[in-house]
Amino acid sequence: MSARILVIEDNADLAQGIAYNLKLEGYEVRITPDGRAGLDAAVRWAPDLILLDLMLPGLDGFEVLRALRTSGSRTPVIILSARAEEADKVRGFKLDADQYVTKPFGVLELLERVAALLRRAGHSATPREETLTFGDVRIDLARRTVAKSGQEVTLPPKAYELLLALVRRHGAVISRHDLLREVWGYGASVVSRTVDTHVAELRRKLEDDPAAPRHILTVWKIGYRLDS
Amino acid sequence: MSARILVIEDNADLAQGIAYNLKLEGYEVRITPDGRAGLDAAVRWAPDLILLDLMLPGLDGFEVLRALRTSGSRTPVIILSARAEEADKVRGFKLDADQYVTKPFGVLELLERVAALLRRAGHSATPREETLTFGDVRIDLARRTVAKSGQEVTLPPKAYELLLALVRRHGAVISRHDLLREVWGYGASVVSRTVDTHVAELRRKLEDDPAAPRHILTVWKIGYRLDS
DNA sequence: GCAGTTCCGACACAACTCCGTCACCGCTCC
DNA sequence: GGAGCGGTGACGGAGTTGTGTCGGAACTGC
Repeated sequence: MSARILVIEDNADLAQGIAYNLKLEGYEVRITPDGRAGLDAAVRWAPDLILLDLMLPGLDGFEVLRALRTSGSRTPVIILSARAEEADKVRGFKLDADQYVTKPFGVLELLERVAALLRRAGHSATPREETLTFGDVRIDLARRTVAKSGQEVTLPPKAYELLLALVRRHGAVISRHDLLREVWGYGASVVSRTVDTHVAELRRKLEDDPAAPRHILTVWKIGYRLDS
Repeated sequence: MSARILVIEDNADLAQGIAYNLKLEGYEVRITPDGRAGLDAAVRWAPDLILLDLMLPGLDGFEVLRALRTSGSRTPVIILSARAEEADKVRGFKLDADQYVTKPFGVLELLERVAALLRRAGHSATPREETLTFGDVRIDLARRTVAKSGQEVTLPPKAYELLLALVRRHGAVISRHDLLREVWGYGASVVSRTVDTHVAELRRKLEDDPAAPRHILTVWKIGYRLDS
């Protein structure tokens, strides 16, 4: 049984993007463009988790969350906010949001948090596995560690997420642009060449011979591809 | 056989949360939303332990407790009080209650007290183990003490609970936010950096070389992880 | 009051991110 | 098959961000 996720977000573009990725992960997704409809869906549809934008037309995110909580709902909520200001964060926490993600955020980061929350809420039957492997590399999602032939390798956050993005679609070619969107997030102001830097780091730490990679491959003019 | 716990609490939100965590620990849980139903269940269902809110509609917590005791019941009771003043009242009551916990409380604290009371009442068949260990550190849950290579170490309450939170999910990465919710409780207005302070204390007292921790590890940008 | 504890702000430091530069590689076109 | 050109790899360092540490203020229990 797949978990149901409600996305309350007025930016249709963004909402669609998120929904697309969630569906890829096997979740059931519904989108509402404003607070009132969202609150309604939260009650009627009884989702297992809610992604909530703060900046909404009409009823804003704070009000939605408060209404939800005072009505006794314990549904886990992840707040998506454009404003990174501390005041907002505090308000969000005091309202018992379970997570707080500021835009721009990477899809992967969001997916990870969703999985984590659902796992804790008892929906351990999420489609995601606990460990991933390719070649002699093993990724432990819970521990957030990577090991090459048993030897633990420390990867900084960005490199780790990039690796996950590659592994998630291993075998397929992924463009720098896609990687940027998945890891750095929609609207991140980063040059696409930056991806190369982090790929280089991955190769340095995970390939036997970084100069002649056997797993993290370059696809000329297109992007990268991860081979087992 | 698992112990039976009765939760008398009118805030459905809170009651569900408590019940969820108790069930996770393997207890059998029943909830009643008011004093009269609670008293009724206390007699008929014969729980091994009662969690009792003071602010109840109709028959309040004091009256429930008094009725219970005058009827000769010796069932252990933990009082959940909203304010510190109420805690004082309970004290003045000269302890017909076995414990009192003031809101907001951490889940861990509550679980600890529940386990302790049941243990004392002879229900040692709680699902939880009596001691936990990692590295050369041993935690004695019953005595609430911690020893490093046989040498007893004194940890203040918050540090102790933080340690438990880490040990309970040892191996996995836990975010500061999660730690806050588990140890400090819902709606606690504490900055997440405070976690760092207490982690530092744990390292100082439990690591051979606090500057190069081998068990209580930092996961950059995410949180902490306890390794054996 | 006193000792112990909790919490936060300030600062220094460490880790990480990202881009510029340059060299080199592979494709394309003649 | 060689020249030209755009794409990629390698490297270093400036800037940013997150964490460790410390001291002290506020609070609590005794």
